[in-house]
Amino acid sequence: MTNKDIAERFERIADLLQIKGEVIYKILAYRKAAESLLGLGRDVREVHREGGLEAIPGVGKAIAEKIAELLDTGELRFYDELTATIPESLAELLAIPDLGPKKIKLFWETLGITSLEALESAAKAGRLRDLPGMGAKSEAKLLEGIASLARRGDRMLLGDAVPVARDLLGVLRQVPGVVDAQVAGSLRRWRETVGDIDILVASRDADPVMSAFTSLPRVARILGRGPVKSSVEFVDGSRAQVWVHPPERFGTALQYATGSKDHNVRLRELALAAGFSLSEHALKRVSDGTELLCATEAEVYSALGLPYVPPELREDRGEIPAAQRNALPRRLELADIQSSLHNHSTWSDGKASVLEMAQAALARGLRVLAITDHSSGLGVTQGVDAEGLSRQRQAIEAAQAELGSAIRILQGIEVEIRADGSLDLDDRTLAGLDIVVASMHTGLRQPREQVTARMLAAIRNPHVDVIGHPSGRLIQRREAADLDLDAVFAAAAASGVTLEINANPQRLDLSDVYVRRAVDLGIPLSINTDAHRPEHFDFLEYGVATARRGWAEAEQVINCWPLERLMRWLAGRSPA
DNA sequence: GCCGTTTTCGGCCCGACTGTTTTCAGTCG
Repeated sequence: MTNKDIAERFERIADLLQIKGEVIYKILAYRKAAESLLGLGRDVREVHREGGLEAIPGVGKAIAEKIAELLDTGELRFYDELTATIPESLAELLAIPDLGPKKIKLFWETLGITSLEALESAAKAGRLRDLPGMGAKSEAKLLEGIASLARRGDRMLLGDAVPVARDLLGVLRQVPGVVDAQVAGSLRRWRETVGDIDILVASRDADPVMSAFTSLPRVARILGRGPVKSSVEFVDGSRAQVWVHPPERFGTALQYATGSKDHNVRLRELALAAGFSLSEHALKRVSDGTELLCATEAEVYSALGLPYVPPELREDRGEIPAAQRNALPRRLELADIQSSLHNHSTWSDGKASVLEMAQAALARGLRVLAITDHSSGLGVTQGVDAEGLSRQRQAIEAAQAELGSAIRILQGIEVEIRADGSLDLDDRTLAGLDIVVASMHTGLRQPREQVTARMLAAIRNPHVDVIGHPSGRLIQRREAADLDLDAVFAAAAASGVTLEINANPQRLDLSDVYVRRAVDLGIPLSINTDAHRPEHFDFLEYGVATARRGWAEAEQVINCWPLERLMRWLAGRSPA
């Protein structure tokens, strides 16, 4: 039973308690505990073994006991008793937009509805409209909600949402009267997936903004349109919403809309302690109701005695106490990145030559590029073997000669960690390369002991410099391998190998919470695009954002080191 | 159900929008 399994169970409990009508704070406690487990960065099984469950934020005696029961027995009596009184299937109805716990309870108690199908047919038969608080419009809206649930897929990947959001910003900034437009919400925090696209506009005249937004060609339906806020569904089923605030209140508004919810709750507590009520409109002095307006977010934080907290840290993972101690991480910038150390070319499954890849990297300001094609053992790609590597060396030297000193091209390999834990190339071949990335592409579903042992063997191989996409996950498509990450991190810390932050938006692996753990343990990190074609170098910003979310600073990221330091480090790792 | 430089008890953020309301409830973020 993993952190994620337990978090899902607690979310389910919260859903059912909400429908049951339990006090909201008990429900929030379960949600907080679930969130906390997902952000823990440690295996909860390990924490339980150490007896430290109650030290987890948001976990007290009662929830700690439930975690322990789940881990020890795989069962939870509390959950069984709960589902004996309230049908488990009701929780799924909460996914329907604009349908909440109160209505679900109403439908269940008056009409015995416990499933989506039953709810849909009742609405179609007009049996809901006469219930208290309902009407013909609510009934139609509910049917629309059910239809949209069927249309809507998973949350959007960050990498899919960013280009759309930039598009929207471009349009909205052209609207007359608009002073500024910014992305907000989880997108601005660079979360790996986003539920919808939130945009905040600074203008005195909201109406033209709303019109421009709701009449975009990609809008399939308008979900709501008020004087200062509108939301729409796009033709692909994704959603976006826009708020408009006057420029002098843009700071509080942007801060509010960026979240996270938990971060905002903390901030509001802090404001209250200082005698202010904080809303998206202003900081309002409680004593006399006077408003303190903030045009920028920095003013909001400053008014509360804090340095500016960058959006990617606003997850209530200790950033506010750190800000109070003036101990926030120094922000990693895209411009700090000098190199990409895991990339492909036509020597394996890449789509561009060494020279084309180097030119593309150079065009994006990189000073060092490692070509690390797959080793031949990975059956799905045309990999390189020891003999191929010597021919590839000539191609790299030719490209280097062509580009001169503007960029340094390193020869490396992405060597396969085989199913038996050995590497796909012998030590002598690896020793002859500038850099070695070791990755797993197969056998990711092996049992925990086996897959962990493979990983540990690769980490301890003195020729290996980077562990590529360590968990092997593909966001929303493939679960991470069942690695014992405590063991993996301990071995990495001991060996000095770097763990990769793979910047491909389908991977983002290590993920933010594990970056944070690596940072705490002092494990060096490597942010790489894993580019298979020139435009993939643009992934770098996602890797940087993930590193920031994990509180990484430039010093710990080897891609930020100048060439000389990087080469010294590489030379020092591989035994002569 | 959690938590504590006002508290081990009594708090726990605040407003927009919609639809049903004649003053508000439900949902969302």
